[in-house]
Amino acid sequence: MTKRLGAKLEQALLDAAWEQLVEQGYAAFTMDAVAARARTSRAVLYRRWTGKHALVRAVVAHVARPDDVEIPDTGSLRRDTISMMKIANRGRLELITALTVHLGGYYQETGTSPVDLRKTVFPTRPHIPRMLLDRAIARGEVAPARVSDRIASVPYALLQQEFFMTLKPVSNATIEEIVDTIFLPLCARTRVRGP
Amino acid sequence: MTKRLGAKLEQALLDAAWEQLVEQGYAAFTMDAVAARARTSRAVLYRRWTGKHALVRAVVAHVARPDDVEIPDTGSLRRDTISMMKIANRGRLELITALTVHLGGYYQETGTSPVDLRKTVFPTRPHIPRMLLDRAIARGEVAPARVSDRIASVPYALLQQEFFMTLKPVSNATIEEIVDTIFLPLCARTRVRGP
DNA sequence: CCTTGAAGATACAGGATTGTATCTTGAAAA
DNA sequence: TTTTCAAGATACAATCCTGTATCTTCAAGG
Repeated sequence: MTKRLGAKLEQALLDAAWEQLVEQGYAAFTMDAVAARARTSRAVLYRRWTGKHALVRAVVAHVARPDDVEIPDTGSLRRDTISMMKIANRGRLELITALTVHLGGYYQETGTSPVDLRKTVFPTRPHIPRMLLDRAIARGEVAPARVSDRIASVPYALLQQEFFMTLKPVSNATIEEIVDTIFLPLCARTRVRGP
Repeated sequence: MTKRLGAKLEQALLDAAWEQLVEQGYAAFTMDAVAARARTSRAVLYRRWTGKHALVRAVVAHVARPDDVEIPDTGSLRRDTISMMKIANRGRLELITALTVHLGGYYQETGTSPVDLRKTVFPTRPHIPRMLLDRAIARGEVAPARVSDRIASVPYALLQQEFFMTLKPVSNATIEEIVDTIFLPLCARTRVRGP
């Protein structure tokens, strides 16, 4: 029996936990099932996390590491936003599904909400849509007045709704339609230059 | 000890089951908890349904009865939309949340998907946002050009996202903010009269 | 090579849930 | 009033999960 130690083992544990959550859901997300999937025993889990709730937070933080999100900087708000939406569409949908569909039980048991989990996992994460907009403002592409955080998050709200309707990745055509017919008009209303 | 019989008892059982699901989530949706909330015993439940999964389907069917949704007609797109959002916020969001957030465990256990259940719950109903917009167009309040179905559904996408993040009813102030800073500007861009 | 500490395996009590069985009680119909 | 059958109240074994404790085994640092 070959042993895994330290960080290497921890990676395997978190990977196994994530697979278990995605494939079997929160109801089957037991310490026993996670340990079995990682081919180890519950004791190893309890040495690292106090229980299921702490493990959930660790798993979400593990798979949602912001390091692997590259923030596009194309010089135009349209291309920035489309790029960011495509990245979210490709890579984050599994995470969003887990946070919403699979973790209902977690929220009930802990009395928390997805916002709370997000705060716990990303204490100081920058608001990326806000960043993209601020860069557009700095370029003089958009006027700062009345471009609220709510407007900044509109494309992602629509992307998410689209995803929940189809449960499949959203097409690039739909992404561009959202940006061109919804988001940019909302920003263009306060454009510095333009019609 | 006063007894309830037949249909009257069944209503009480399904009401209790729905309350239990909404308030405590699927993880706490046990036959015992439902029976206790209905002030009866598990045997009564097992006489009617074979188990938890059958009870879930019965509850969803029970709550999703074709209750006539009052479609507001106030003479203004703003008031129509705000009224409709408040109605959705009060009545339908609870159901949507149950179908998506709370029932993740059900989908895993039964191997079904949210769309399967949604089809049963919402058979074919009119696209209410589209109706509100068409009436505004008929009044000459909004120009027909470029007011797409996607724009019509934007307020509800934002409402839904807001709800999913907090798992609580959305405030009226937020509803009005969505309408005034997002939806109406999108429509006003093609207004017949006005700035 | 030897020591150390964690990995890995196993056992255990406690608690919760399931599904069934059994019994008494009471509401409704004959 | 009497009969009937479901409601209601237990009780039960079986199963699962939790959290802890104990023991052996192995990888890494000294």
